[in-house]
Amino acid sequence: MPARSARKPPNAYHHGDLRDALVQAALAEVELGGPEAISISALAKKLGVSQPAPYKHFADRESLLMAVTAEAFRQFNTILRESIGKPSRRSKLSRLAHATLDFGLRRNGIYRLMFASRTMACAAKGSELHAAAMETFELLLESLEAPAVGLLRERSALKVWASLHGVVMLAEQGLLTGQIAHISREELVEDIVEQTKLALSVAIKAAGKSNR
Amino acid sequence: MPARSARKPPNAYHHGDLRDALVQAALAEVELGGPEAISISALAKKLGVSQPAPYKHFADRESLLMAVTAEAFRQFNTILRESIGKPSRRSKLSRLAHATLDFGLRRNGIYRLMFASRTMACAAKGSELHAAAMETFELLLESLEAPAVGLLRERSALKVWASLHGVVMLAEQGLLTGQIAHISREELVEDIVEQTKLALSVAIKAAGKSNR
DNA sequence: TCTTCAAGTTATATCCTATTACATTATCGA
DNA sequence: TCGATAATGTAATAGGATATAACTTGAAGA
Repeated sequence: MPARSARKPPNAYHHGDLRDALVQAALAEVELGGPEAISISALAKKLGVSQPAPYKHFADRESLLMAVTAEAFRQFNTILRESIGKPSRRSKLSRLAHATLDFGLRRNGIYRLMFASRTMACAAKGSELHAAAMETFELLLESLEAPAVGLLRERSALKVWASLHGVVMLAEQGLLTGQIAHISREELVEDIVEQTKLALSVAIKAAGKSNR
Repeated sequence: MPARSARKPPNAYHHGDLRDALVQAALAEVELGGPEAISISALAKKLGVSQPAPYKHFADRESLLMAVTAEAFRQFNTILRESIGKPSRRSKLSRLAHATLDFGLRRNGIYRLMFASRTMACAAKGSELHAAAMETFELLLESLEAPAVGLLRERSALKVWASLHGVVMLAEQGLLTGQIAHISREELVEDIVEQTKLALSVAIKAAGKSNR
């Protein structure tokens, strides 16, 4: 019995929902082995269709990866939105930061697809993918509760983003070790959060003075 | 006439320096197209040897990539060392930070090989590669001129490293744009440097007080 | 109903990694 | 200096991947 989406009645010839099935299967594959692990033909075999069947839905491997990346961003953004949404005594920024670290490490294959593969770099500026990444950035902006506005706020958000991204990548590369002591990732993230708040408050104070 | 290293006299059968030639050619290839661009057979053709010849020097593609990564680290560390070595009115940290950004963007394929590919993540803890990365970290430590010591210094270095790494990656992914204004990479790096110094001085002051 | 088109199929070309068995040169000890 | 052996090539081949071309099937509307 060929594996097949259950939404449509069994059908000898047509899969019925191959496009979506491909994206889901690819996402699972990427989660395990990263972007380089996905193989069109392996996916086709797994889904019980012929090897060239996927090409009816995606022009090439890269197109499939783009669709998978878009889905990945949807999930990531949902998690971030939830993290800053639910009530907590910790700050929004702290919750978002830890959620990012958690996602980046636990679902590292997918994280790498989003932020460390050629796929995103090739995404055009107005594309669906770019828009999804911008949504991530907006969530980051939202998590900065301090009364910073405009450029100051954006700059702060970019710095946090870069830091968090760096921590995830370095951790995953096994480079998050000092010589003296093994430094905890969570501690480092909390440190980054605090440093960001400090820098932001100093910058706001400075801006206030220059305005007076 | 087959392309061949000029160090040894022309020889119909043996290349003479294939191992090194492979590493160099691969490095050039990676610089242009990133880690995924290198193909053993393409390199063999380019160097005028048979397709399986490289396998006499490297067990598989991954082994070649490791050797290339090691060479890349050598070059990167040399550049960092020079950046903090030469006299300048700017701080060592600032110079190292900008050198990192410059390398990360101008030689992005190589940078990705070092910090965003499976290769490093697979490197064992005592390996040549891990040691090379640790040397990078030591240069970072050295660039922190403030009188921080021990864990505080290491933590600071890790944060800077993560931030710089994040900036390079985000920039290369085309994600370094706010909604309000396009933020300059150089500005952002300088901002990170200043923020690091600020956080470090605050932390040192706090540590001093708690010691008294 | 019949035509048309989306979504499958088989067959095939090309590229890549990797292995095996064989050929050639370099090196080093007797 | 000769000869054994190791190092470094080659040719042949297997196997897997992407991608295209030409054909087939079935669903859905005119």
